[in-house]
Amino acid sequence: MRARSEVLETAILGILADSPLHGYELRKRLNMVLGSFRALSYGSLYPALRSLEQRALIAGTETKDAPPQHALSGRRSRIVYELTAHGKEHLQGLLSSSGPAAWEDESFDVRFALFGKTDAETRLRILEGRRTRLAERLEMVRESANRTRERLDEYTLELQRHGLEQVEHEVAWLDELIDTERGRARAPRSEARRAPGSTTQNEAEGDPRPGTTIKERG
Amino acid sequence: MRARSEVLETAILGILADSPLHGYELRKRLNMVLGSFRALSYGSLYPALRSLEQRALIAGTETKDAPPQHALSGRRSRIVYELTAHGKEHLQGLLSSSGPAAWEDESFDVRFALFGKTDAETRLRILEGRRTRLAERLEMVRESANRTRERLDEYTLELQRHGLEQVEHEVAWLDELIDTERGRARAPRSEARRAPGSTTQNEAEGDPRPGTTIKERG
DNA sequence: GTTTTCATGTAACCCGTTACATGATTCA
DNA sequence: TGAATCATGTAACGGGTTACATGAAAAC
Repeated sequence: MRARSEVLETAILGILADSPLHGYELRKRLNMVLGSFRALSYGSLYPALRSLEQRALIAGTETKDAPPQHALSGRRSRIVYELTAHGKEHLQGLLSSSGPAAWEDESFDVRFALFGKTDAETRLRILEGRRTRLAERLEMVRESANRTRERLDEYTLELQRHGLEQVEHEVAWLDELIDTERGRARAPRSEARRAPGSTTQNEAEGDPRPGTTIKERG
Repeated sequence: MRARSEVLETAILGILADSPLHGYELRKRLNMVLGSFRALSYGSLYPALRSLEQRALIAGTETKDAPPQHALSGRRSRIVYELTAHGKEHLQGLLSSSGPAAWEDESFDVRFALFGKTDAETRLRILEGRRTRLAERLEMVRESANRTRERLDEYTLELQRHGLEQVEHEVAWLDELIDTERGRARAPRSEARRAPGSTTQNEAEGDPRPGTTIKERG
């Protein structure tokens, strides 16, 4: 049995928690959740499913093509996986953790996609953790940029500028989300006040000087 | 001798083309160029250098700590690498290519950082190739979003929306760069009209409906 | 009738990181 | 004196992809 990647397993368990699925269908949902629209290969998925089954976190049932009435249900034999009791427990454990492993690049998207099954405090801690992480990154890059700006050519400079802009944009996004989550925490009776990130009139005026745009928080 | 990754090798050759360097210093420059501010490990760098040397694309000279005058030059023995004639040739070949290998996620940043050594037609083809690539991606995601929107929960939806926004932003960036490059092609006498991506008053009014913001091009 | 989509799986490979080993030099 | 930085390297591992094998049903 090969390596097991916590982020992939979390995604699988999280999706199967909603409804039992077979591998082929599971993969499509996975691609929505596993950031950046990349396509997970079967060469990764099926071994992962087997590993989870061997550890009794999920249970597979082969549906032997039982045609109930007439047509439209044919297909070939699929293996539908669902969470075991042990698996549900394990998932709860994963979802309640909020350490660095939750807000790093590789895992944040998956954890965010499963926010619907995550309690409010954990959500907030993950969002704040990621924000701090990105702010640190900005700090580092800006610093090194100040030291090396002169001897970099036009294009490298532009690449750097664009990279910073992307990160700044994500920080602004996180700020909105954090505000929304805090609002929910204070007034939990009214549900869905507004979509978490729908653009407000936020920073519409030009040229916010880098370094003052992002203020520390949390 | 282990695998050789074209993108890493291109980056190394590109940097060494500017000035000979030893591994430790090379790594720092590499981190500027190799997108996303990630830090390349020595476990990748040194084997790559050895591989390049064995193929006679670079040549290493061990500087045996020759203190020229008094102090300030001590340090320990470093190996300074520089391009061979063969290496320069090889790099030219890499830089003049503009296939999918140039505009994919993993390689685009490196190729862009080396635009200073790339001829104008190739630059334009790479930018347009990447733009088309991203536009395809947008198309695909929007389509699948339309099919599955209803049964996705709030957070997954928000993640998707943010992902689209990021890609749209990169497309807008590419559009500006393409305009700049075309301007340069038409009027090559005046150099550096403006920094390639310095923000114009572009899309300052709110809520451009997705789908109309990005128009086909090239 | 052939191409596309559904469906499951394996073995080989790729390209990176982590952890370790080693040692000199500079800075607090 | 002890920590940080400079400098080079190797072995083991990790977590993915590619390419292959197989086959049935649906769509064109």
